[in-house]
Amino acid sequence: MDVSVDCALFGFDGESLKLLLIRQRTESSGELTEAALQMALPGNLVKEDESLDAAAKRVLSELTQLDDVFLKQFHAFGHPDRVSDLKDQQWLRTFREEPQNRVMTVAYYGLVSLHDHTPSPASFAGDVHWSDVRDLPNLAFDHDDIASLALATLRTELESKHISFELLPEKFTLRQLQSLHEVVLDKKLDKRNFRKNIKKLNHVVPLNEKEEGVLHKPAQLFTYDSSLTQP
Amino acid sequence: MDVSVDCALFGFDGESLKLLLIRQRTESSGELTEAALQMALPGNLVKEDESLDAAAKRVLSELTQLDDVFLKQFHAFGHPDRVSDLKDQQWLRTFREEPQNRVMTVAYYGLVSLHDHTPSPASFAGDVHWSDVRDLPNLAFDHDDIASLALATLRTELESKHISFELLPEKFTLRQLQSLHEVVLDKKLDKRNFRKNIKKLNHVVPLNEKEEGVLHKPAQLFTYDSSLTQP
DNA sequence: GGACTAGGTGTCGAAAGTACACTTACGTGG
DNA sequence: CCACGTAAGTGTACTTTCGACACCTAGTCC
Repeated sequence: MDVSVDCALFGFDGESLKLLLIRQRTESSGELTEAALQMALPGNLVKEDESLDAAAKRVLSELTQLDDVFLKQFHAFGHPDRVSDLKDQQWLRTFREEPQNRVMTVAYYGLVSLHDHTPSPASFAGDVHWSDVRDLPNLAFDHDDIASLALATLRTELESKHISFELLPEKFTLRQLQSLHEVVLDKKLDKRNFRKNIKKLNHVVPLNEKEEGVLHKPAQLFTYDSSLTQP
Repeated sequence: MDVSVDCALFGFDGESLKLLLIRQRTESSGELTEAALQMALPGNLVKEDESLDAAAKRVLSELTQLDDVFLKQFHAFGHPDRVSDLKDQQWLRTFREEPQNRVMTVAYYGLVSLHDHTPSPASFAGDVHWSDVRDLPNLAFDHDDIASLALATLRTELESKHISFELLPEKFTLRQLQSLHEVVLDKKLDKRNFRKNIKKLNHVVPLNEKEEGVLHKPAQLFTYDSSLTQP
């Protein structure tokens, strides 16, 4: 059985939550019908001497030139027929040595700020783009399932695991942090109550700096100190 | 790469939380030194046409004769050397066709009541026994890691996911439910507050039955109605 | 300097959580 | 049959957390 990793990489731009998708395409894909070319999560086979975590890191780095991305395994998908669909087989045949092999995949979700890091996703691997999570297209393989479980996992882990900061620039305002929570949890939050809660967390530290270039009262900047994770 | 499933099967007997372990042994294991025979979690390779969930179910059924056990995937372990230790290789050579192959494993935790169901664990597969989770021996492969993550996962999911009942007999007393929580969470709980909380959950339904044969005031029996999972 | 914009702040009532002690029902044994 | 031992079962007062809610401030633009 082959083993792959797939990455559901989320990005936040201050407004909305995006998911990184690749459009299936290879040198020889001209022979395929348009309909057979779907979008998919970035993923690839695990190498023989590589741990799962290392494979996820490598695959993502190959596709986005991003290193040091927060990545977390969240589920393994192993239905025997998960790559057997005709469309998926057509695509796999264009580049994989044994496309008919069963493939199980270990799925990771990843978090990145679309401000700080500028992924260069238009890589050799095909078209890449950030798709709003509220409006995802149908994906290849079982990637619809993977993406929706990734989002569900992000929802539950956002509050409990102090991972919000991975989606924000190094210096961020409380409004950005709140927008992020609102987008991920898909509900409005009360500004005062939200700030009350944040101020209890001593790993969110205020800086002696303010926002610049905004057409209103500039907000104080905060940063995240991972050495103070215990409140 | 080979793919296996491993099961951390927890059992509760009203007093303490147990983990099912097998002692490595095969027909030809006489040739091995005693030291090379460690305890391990039940697990085996996934078959070519079998989903991961089905494999976990099958492996567990083969080892315990138990069906309809609550089983949940919680993590994949894929370090390239996780079965390369000398002791582990010695044991794998006694029964596996290609023992030197890299094996990644998808780990499941399982829950069972030691009252209702009597697993018949003394099967062909080797000695089997229930070990108290507070006093686990060293395990083969990376099963120490798997077991401790299984326990950590059980701790966090016990409260949020309504899974306590999988560890209890069909009819149970509130005292049993409380003991279970105390053992898993490893802390004392207040009886009155605990009962107050349980009574909010409308899927814990009182029966018109009492405990029998106890030398004190008999407790009311409750059962779990999974159709009322939403409070 | 006036208009526009988002930043920043406190209070009060409701709900949930926590600590705590006595009476009750059954089985046992004298 | 009664006294004892055992765990079951129950309510209240206090503390903490949660949720709703409105106004002034600091900056930019014209």
